[in-house]
Amino acid sequence: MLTQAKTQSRHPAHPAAHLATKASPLSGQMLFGAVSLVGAQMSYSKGSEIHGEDEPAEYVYKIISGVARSYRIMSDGRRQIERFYFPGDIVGLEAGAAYTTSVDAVADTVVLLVRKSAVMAAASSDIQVARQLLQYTANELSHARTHATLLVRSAPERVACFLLELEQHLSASDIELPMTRQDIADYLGLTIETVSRIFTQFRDTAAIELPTSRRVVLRNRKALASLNS
Amino acid sequence: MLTQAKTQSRHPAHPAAHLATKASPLSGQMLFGAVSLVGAQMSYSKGSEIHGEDEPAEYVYKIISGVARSYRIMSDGRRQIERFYFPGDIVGLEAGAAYTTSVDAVADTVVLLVRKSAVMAAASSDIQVARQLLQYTANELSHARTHATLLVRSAPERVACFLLELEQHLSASDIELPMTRQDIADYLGLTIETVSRIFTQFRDTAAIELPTSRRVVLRNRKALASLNS
DNA sequence: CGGAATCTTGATTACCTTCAAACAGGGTGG
DNA sequence: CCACCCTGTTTGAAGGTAATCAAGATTCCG
Repeated sequence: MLTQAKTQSRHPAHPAAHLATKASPLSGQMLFGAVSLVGAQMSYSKGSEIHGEDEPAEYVYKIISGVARSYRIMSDGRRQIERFYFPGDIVGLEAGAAYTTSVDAVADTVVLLVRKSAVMAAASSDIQVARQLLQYTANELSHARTHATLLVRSAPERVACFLLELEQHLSASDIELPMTRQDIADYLGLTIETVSRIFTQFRDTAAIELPTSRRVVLRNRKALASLNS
Repeated sequence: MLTQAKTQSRHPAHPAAHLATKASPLSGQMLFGAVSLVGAQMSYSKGSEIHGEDEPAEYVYKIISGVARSYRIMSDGRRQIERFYFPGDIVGLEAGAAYTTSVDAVADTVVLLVRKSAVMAAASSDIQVARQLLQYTANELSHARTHATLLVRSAPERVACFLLELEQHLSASDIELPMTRQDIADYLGLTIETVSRIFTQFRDTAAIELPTSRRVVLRNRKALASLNS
């Protein structure tokens, strides 16, 4: 039942997500470990939905491998991506009764999941867990505000910020992009064409290399950073 | 010393902020009341700074009357207003060691202030306070995300959202604007001219009335809302 | 009344979007 | 192996929206 609910998506032909109920292999760090909860591991194939907007917020997820995106569909049909989740990131913890965004897998993704109620119960009795929960939410807030400052800037500035953010997160200047141009555009509030044009513009000014369309090597970090605050 | 530090601003001629150390007249609700802390009351005249960006986050403030704005100055000199604070709102609680924005008074404003360390200490011993703290941070996160979705929309949509948000907050369709057009522009990521043009455009289409430049009466809520998601 | 700040309006420009089409890569089936 | 298709990316041309530049109108206050 859980498996069904979680693995259906607009990619009907993908293999069923694999549910393996077992003790978390990654205990001892952050919330998942701290509360000594047993997490179920689950796989989502590229494009499948992890949770939908307005669904009851039943689970909290931790990305083990792969990448996910959190987004909202606006009334005009455009998709606004709020953030990308990478391995180690936790998804859905800030939700109230219901999730406020949809989250799906950008690439094949494995997550650990625990019931949100269990986390909340742990936070009620353990002040240390409560503190981590607050820290997590504060980090999300910080990211959301940074993102908002991004969206009022020029297109080249937005793309430069995005690349530097990614470099920071992956701690590598040789970046294998897991997301499409459309994902980047939706994250930055631009169109796919504009993103593409700015990539080639950065390549032409030797700020980056583009060995393939999905691989970016930062060459002139200073030129990119000069576009930032 | 506190009075000096808190009342200097780029409006050198304003009257000194008035510090009256006394028990909070508004106890019993939210964090300030819950932890039974004695708050100092303090007044800021229009334009004076409540706290600066990167300053150590020493105090938490609760707006008693007036309006404040939280903002960042970007490298190109533009000012990005993150949010406005109205009576009842709490300021600075989500900060880590240092504030991440500047906050100053849009109009003459009275706040209650308590040491952040006192609030954090209370949260460590009282799970109820910790929960309120988390709730507060989650609300700020929700607002930040809503704001981010605002910033990717068209100018008329942004202004309409702003007016409806204000109406919601003040629960009155007859809105006395405490902030300038420049404030609105900086909040919406637009220019003052664009904001002005859209106000008159809304007036010309009978969506709003503009008895004075600082007073807005919502007339056709549907027309405004149709611009939203 | 005079001066400063704020707001409005107009003309022009720049940036990004839209529309359109071609190109590239990757997998499948013949 | 190659033709084909599907998805994703790039590039070009034209158009629209909001910024910029500029000037005038209004409000507020001493």
